[in-house]
Amino acid sequence: MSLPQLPVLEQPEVVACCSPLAASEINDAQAEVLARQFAALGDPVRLRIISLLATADGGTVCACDLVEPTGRSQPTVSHHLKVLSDAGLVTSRRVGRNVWYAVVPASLDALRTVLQQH
Amino acid sequence: MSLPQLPVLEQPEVVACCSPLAASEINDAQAEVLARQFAALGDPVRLRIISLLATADGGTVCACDLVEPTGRSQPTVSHHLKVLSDAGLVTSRRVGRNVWYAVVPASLDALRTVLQQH
DNA sequence: CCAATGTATCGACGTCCGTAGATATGTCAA
DNA sequence: TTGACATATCTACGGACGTCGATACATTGG
Repeated sequence: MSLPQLPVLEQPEVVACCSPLAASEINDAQAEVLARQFAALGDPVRLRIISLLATADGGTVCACDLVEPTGRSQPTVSHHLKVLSDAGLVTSRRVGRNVWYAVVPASLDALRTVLQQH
Repeated sequence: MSLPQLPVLEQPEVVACCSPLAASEINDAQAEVLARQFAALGDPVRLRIISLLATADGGTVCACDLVEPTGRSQPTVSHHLKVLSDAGLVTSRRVGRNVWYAVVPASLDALRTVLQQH
């Protein structure tokens, strides 16, 4: 199944968002974007996927290798990957018949900033 | 409406959870707890509430002062506060007829740790 | 006590979400 | 070109979620 890991170079169109929640009051548009990103993390299967991607050698995992460890069907895994991708938390790159996924470090960092206290 | 801010001293029973997702693969129980916390942040109204609490003088806000800025009914605000409280992200303290809410810094810090990269 | 105020709970409604089977699309090997 | 494999999309279903009006509960002042 698993081919040698390949780098994923694309960066997402969903830009990093917002200063810390504790720094200034958030407006509705910012809240909408952030809520979608946090909601994407608000599912145990998707957290497991993020964990699998982040701990993988090269930070990249073939979609086919996410079905077994999550214990979900292939369509369900594909759905979760789309949710994460739409939120800008992961990117994908097709290599042959496979699609390799990786986390977007900048997006996770942006969320960490949002949660920062003073 | 707003009385002078009072310190909120209680810490939640929902303990901080887990090492970074990038450090080790997460198990199902941990994923469940974390997912509930991230899901609690996955709503624009709740993000606004967190922001209002975190930016307030003394870090404490009366529940009555969350209705107008969120633009939601009093029962809806109360519902969102319960979601945040059940997730361990905020604490509450009744003072007279009012209930004062505050964020739990340790919980937000724990989530920041979970999102940390290497 | 009783009335007023602040908060939480209940009940209901419409919508969104997680899930998987069936199927379409894309890619490669022969 | 054909068949096999990998992934995404479609469809449907059950349950969870956000919302608010009505109402119960809690607290204080008179």
